[in-house]
Amino acid sequence: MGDGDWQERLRAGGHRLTPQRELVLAAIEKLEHATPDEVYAEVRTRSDAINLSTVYRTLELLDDLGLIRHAHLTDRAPTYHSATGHEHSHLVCRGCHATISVGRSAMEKALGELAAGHGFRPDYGHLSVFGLCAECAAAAE
Amino acid sequence: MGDGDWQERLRAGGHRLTPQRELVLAAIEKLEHATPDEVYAEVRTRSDAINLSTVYRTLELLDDLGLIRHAHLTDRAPTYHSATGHEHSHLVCRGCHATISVGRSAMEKALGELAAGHGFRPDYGHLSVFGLCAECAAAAE
DNA sequence: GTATTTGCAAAGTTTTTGCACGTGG
DNA sequence: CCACGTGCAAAAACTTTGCAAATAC
Repeated sequence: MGDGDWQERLRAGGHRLTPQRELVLAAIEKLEHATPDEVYAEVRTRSDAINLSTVYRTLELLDDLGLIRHAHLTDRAPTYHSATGHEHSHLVCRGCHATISVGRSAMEKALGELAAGHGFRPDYGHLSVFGLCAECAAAAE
Repeated sequence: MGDGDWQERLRAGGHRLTPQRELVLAAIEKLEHATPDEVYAEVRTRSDAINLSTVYRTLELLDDLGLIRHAHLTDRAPTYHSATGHEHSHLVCRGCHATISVGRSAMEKALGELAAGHGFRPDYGHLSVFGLCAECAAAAE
């Protein structure tokens, strides 16, 4: 996805290009993974010109437009991340909350056949595999 | 997991065997997949002797003990299910919310190598892969 | 100019917590 | 008995909504 493409995507849907939308998108790009609250906090450090409601509304819009994606890395609060970088899945440790990113191609190679057998097309960018990392698994024994 | 084993599991952790815990467990077994609210509603049809707080507390306890598990089939509200049946993962369609169950062994065969390469032990019973089923994928084209 | 977007405040939903009473072992 | 568990009500955490004012185009 090209730079500045987000501006066209907004316009294509009849949406307007506002500072708030630009700030939220920039925050997501910077934070990589963030809850709505964290996005709000990040934007606030740069400007007062935003409200938490707007963050929610903007995240929803950007998600609909495919400019960002969200996954559930914890049991509560969705985590948003950029869709402009390469698509990736997450391995999330229940013990220490470490998250390991796995490139789309590796995950697709693993899951593709199984999914295809069910006629299913996985959304790899949304996928979180919960479990235990090596250290926490060892500690749990 | 044997029948009545749940009673021993409770006791082993120094927990007591209460009617509420039995009711919640029975509701999960019956409903197969249920949010805390749904569990509460089901239990209420059988008895007034429970409170929503207790449902939350009990679900958490049973989950800790491994008697039930929870997954995130929708963006909101965790869904609990029995851990006494065979462990399975879910393919969840974003379009029509259909859920396809995939046995643990099939999923493990697909993901095992990738996960092991990261020293990661997936919790297959918790895994939900979001995406589009065949029909919704076709409709989206 | 005007339709969209925002800020604000209020309400909605879901989940957690404190504490006195009840109860299983 | 008495430590653990429950009910109740209140609070906390998170998200959505209505409406008037502001603003992108």
